[in-house]
Amino acid sequence: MSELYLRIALPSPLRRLFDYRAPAHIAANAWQPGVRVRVPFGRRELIGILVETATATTVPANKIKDALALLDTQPLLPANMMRLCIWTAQYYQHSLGDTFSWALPTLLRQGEPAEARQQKIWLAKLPLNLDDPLLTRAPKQLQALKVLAQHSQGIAHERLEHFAISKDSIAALLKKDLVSQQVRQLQDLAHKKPSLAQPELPLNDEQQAAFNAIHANNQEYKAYLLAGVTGSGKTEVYLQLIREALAAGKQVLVLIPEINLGPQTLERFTKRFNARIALLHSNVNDRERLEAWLAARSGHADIIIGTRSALFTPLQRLGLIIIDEEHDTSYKQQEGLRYHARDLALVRARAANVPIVLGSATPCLESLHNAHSGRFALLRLTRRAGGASQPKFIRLDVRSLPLDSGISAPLQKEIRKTLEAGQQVLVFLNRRGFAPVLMCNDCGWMSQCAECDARLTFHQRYNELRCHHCGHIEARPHNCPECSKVDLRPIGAGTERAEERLQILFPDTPVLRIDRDSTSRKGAMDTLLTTIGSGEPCIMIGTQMLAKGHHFPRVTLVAILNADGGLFSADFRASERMAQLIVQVAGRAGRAGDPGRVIIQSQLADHPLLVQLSEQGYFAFAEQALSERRATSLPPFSYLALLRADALKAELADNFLEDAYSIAEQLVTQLAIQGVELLGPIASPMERRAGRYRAQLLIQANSRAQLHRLLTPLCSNLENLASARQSRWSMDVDPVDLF
DNA sequence: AGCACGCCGACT
DNA sequence: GTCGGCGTGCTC
Repeated sequence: MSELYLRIALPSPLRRLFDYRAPAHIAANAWQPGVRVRVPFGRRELIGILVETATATTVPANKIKDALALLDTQPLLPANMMRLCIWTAQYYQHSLGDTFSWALPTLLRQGEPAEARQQKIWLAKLPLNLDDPLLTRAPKQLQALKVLAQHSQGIAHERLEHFAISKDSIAALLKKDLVSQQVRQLQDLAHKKPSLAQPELPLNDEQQAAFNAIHANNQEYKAYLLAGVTGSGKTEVYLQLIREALAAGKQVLVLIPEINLGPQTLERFTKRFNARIALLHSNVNDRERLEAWLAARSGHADIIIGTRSALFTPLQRLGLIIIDEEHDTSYKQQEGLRYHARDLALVRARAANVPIVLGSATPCLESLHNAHSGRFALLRLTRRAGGASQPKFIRLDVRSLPLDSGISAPLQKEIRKTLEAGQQVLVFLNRRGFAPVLMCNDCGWMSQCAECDARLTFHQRYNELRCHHCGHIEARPHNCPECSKVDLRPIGAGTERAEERLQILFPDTPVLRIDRDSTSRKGAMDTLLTTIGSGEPCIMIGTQMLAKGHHFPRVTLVAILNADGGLFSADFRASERMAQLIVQVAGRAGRAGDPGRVIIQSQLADHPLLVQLSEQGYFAFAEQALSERRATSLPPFSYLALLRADALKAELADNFLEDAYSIAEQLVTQLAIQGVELLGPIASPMERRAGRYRAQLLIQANSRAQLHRLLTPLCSNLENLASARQSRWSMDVDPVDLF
């Protein structure tokens, strides 16, 4: 009888599988690919995923150990998800075991059973007696009981908070014997056929055409780029496509960007359907995540809405994938497994042979290029719902104008006019804090981070200097650390300063700041949104947080204080991102009667890209940008991989990259790889960050296949390199940031 | 990545 | 005298 070997992917950066003996007491047919196995690894124990079994191994017998335990009776990951993970690991040059770790819910990674937990459900005891004397002096409990009574199925313990019921109230009600507790499996909840909970909105002819195009081919893989201006009703098209998929008994996967667009967008989905919706975004805790994941895998959830990582949710009867705001860079993971959820969603849709819809008002250039080449079907929505027209763009040249806390005099005048007309103003400034630097007026000293090649931002509210790159915080010095004079001045303006100034300029108008600092407190964002929703004149000042997900119908003036960052950056994608940001911010405003205006303050107001964007719109801009990319052979006209390294000493990172360069050069010759260029190594744009020196080697290829012919052997070589031990390194395939 | 081993500097 | 810094090696 031959021995059975288990080839296991382990959560380790090592890009290889590890072979173990299958213990004899476990039946051979229990070892199905995709099950979790606990194994000894060096001096510790790890949980890995069985990739395949074998009857022979190349590992010397004295090194092989027995596996310790089998954790699953059926594969955790179905075959299609195993294949997707294997593909992902290969494409992104990442260890397979680590790839599984990113793809699985935390609790499963830790060995938790893959079973839905018994759920505690609270029910109001019948007959309901709201006049019970025990409740007369307990208004909170009375309210809780009322809410419970409205839910004949009861409310799950974890969901109490959602219904504003405190655990204390429940405990008190239980004591008074007015509520009862039930335990049941989530899966047991009667699963009715999904239905509409709300009437659908009528589609205009453009929406209808888009819907029809996708609907006509809802049985097989096809990618659709739904390019609709803000407010053109993309979501309604999604919703109706979802309704169709649900009616056909399919599950739908919806990916959303990683931001606090939470409530507003999610509500539209949850309110529309009587269906089981599993949520997988950042505010969902580990247990809820696991429950949602299991419900999706078993087919008990109909709609799965989540951020980036939800892409890896197994779905029994997937019928449609939707990627909302497909241009959003939060789809690209920037650490560990550097995958792009949008790109992987396309791979998944193709493998599952289902349609996929990528929606955006500002599609990324890659997607537009795919639309041009026919890989995606382009569906345009050019009109805003309710007949509102596009806002008017005005470029305001501020080269010769003094800026008052970032705000020019003509802009102040426009803000005043808008407020006097009873309307709201949105001011966009992509810079937090009071001022980006503190300077000594006497000797020229500037606040500098000790750990990074960056300035320390002055935050007036906390009287602190903060580094936005490494998180370092220090008290604001009273006098200059260099010359001891007491004349330190904040230079330039961030949102905090603009807020302060605007409040002084417009003392009778509420000025609301919306950035990471002002909304970090729980519920703070909601409070701000309520004020804005009241419709009273106000000024909102904020960072990109303002650009995402919200619509402010009473805003008729959008001011962009500093649009220049995107025009002369080292990163070739900076202008694309700037354009997307401007258009997205602009899209927050306007309504039927008054489309509103967008004033772009700039030192480079006649920069061709800015002119094109403001006069002819995003798509004209994108065409121009695409032809520039073509001329310079940049993505999507070439394929990039970025090898990054950082170390405590600059030369350690350099040595590693020099070694990497020689190995790559050698491989190119040896394997006769065509059309690949090595650029670098060079120091990263911000060389020092958090005390480490960073450098990079850019690999550019004119075909994906050739690029990967190099990357795969290159990475396995680098893993065994001596110089790799003194620096941290990572390979970023299809990088979105070049630093 | 962890984790242990091993060899040199500066502390109780 | 030891505590602890990080270079080096190894993980089936």
